[in-house]
Amino acid sequence: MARRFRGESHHKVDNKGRVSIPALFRHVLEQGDPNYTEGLNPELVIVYGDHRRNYLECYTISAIEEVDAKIDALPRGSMERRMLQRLFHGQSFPTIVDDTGRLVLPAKLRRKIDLGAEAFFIAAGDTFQIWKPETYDSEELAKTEAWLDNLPEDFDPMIYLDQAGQD
Amino acid sequence: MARRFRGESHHKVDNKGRVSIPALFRHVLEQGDPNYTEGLNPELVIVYGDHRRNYLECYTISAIEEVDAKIDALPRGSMERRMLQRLFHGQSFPTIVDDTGRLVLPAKLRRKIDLGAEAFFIAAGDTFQIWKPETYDSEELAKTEAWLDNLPEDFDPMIYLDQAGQD
DNA sequence: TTGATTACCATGAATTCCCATGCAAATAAT
DNA sequence: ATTATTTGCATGGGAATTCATGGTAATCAA
Repeated sequence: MARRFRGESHHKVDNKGRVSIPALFRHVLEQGDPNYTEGLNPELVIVYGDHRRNYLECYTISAIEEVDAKIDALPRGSMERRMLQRLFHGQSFPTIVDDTGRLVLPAKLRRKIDLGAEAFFIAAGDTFQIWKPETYDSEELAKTEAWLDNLPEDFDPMIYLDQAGQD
Repeated sequence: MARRFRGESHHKVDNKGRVSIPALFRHVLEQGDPNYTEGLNPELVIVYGDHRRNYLECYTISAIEEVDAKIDALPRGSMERRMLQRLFHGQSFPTIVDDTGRLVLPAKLRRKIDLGAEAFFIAAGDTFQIWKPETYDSEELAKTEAWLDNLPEDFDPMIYLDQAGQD
């Protein structure tokens, strides 16, 4: 596994759709682009998916190549393969970081997640996500709060760590 | 199991957020970083978590990699995985010890635990924690003392040692 | 040519780098 | 033992760099 994204932050989106990528993420993008060399700008792939997805998911080049390889391994003509191809090949947008460390999100992508003047970036393993802050708060945070409310008062989610991998 | 952190101490925090790491902890950080070699500075990951957590938890690289591996083992899309990803990938900050053995805590992290000019470091197994001294005294100490007060006068906590692992 | 996209330049604030100092513990020398 | 010498540690200051953000000019597409 290549180096992981870590961290979260808010950034301004100007009316051209430009938005700074968190500096820490940029270094991971550089390392994850086999074609990257000092002085160049790293490429990446933004997967936006179908109407059910309300955030953008950003892949390094090597992460997306891993996905592509897995898709290639599926039987030609299978439904699974077709679905994944639509998602990762169709509903995605390859782009490049600009000289000042920004990403340009085309109007279409911004409209899709209803992005306004501010974007919320959050790491998720070997990808990172871009959310409209309000959506993130209401969907993601509210969802976990509700979930936690159904658990005992003194419950510590960390116990899942130790359960993992032993089932 | 890698070497463990041990001990507790207080250190000054200057207005750039710089704070010395207890020297004993530094050696553990070095040993816990697979990329560390003589002359380099060890990396680490600070997990700050959500609003419910009022201290910073510091992981060596190998400790955090263990966590990452466990998260990877959880089913994609599960609530458990999402929560742990948010905590360990999102609400965390990767950093590196500087040449003089200090850590730089960004304003955001200091604000989160309301850290002023002094920080309290305490070992906790394969991680160590950074607290605002006042918070630690009022929350943690009070908590364990209250707990101990409910036990018989001559109670010896060591008894728990032998219970461990037999449930 | 008109709106949109891309390249280039600008700036203030935050962060990192580099150097310096004062102690205290540890070691060596008389 | 007492004093000198070294080494590691905690802390501080200023210069240099990076980062986030904004603006304008050049290029492109219809």
